[in-house]
Amino acid sequence: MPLTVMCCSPVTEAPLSEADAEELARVLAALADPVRLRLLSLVAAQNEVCSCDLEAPLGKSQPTVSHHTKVLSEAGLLLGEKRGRWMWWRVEPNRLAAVRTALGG
Amino acid sequence: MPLTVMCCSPVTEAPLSEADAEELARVLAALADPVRLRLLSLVAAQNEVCSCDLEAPLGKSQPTVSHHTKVLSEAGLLLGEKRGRWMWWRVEPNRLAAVRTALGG
DNA sequence: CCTATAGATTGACGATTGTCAATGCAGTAT
DNA sequence: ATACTGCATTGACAATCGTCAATCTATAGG
Repeated sequence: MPLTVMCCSPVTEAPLSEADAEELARVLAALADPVRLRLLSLVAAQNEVCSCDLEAPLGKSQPTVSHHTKVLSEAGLLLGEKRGRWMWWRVEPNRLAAVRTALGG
Repeated sequence: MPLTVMCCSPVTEAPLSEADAEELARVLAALADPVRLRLLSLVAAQNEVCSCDLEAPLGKSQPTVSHHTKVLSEAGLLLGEKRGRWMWWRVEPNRLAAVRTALGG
């Protein structure tokens, strides 16, 4: 699901429709949490990160980390791949670029 | 209060500190609401907008509009000026640009 | 099989959020 | 002064959110 907001015109140029505003707000809400921002930056710094390597630097419990990775991946910002017992995460770079564009690129 | 996040390195390049993540999350939280996104785009579309001209297009009550303008201005995204009985709003364009940069410009 | 492990899910809790009715307050006009 | 107007503030409510303990699922190794 691409950001339809970005295909048209950014926030600064024309009034947003209710639907576009809802859509953009959903992605921004996924980003608007300090733990998720740090999680995202941790994954971006390395190329791929296993869930098990996120608990310590984030200082959060395993269910909490799992919750946040789910929110980010449902927002299209993170891509997960299960290999064996481990879950590997990497960022979806286009998604963040789309948010920047929608914000007035 | 400038975004210290943006002075250093965007989310995609290095792990965020807890303080930077908190700060960026606060601005993003102000943006992560459909009504506020539409409010912001309405103000951006015209140069200046009076509070009284926001209730109808947003379909929200006067206290609700007042609440949202407060949130946006406290986040540094909107600038308010009282002239007579009317409150005039305009966007602080640098702030949105800072958010874009912090998001991986 | 059985045990161990990485991660997801559930349920519960307090905290925060968006909304509006009611009220308060400052500025205008009569 | 009195009445009106535009906006802010308060208080209340339901809804959502972040967090963790407990539990469940799936995979790996004996």
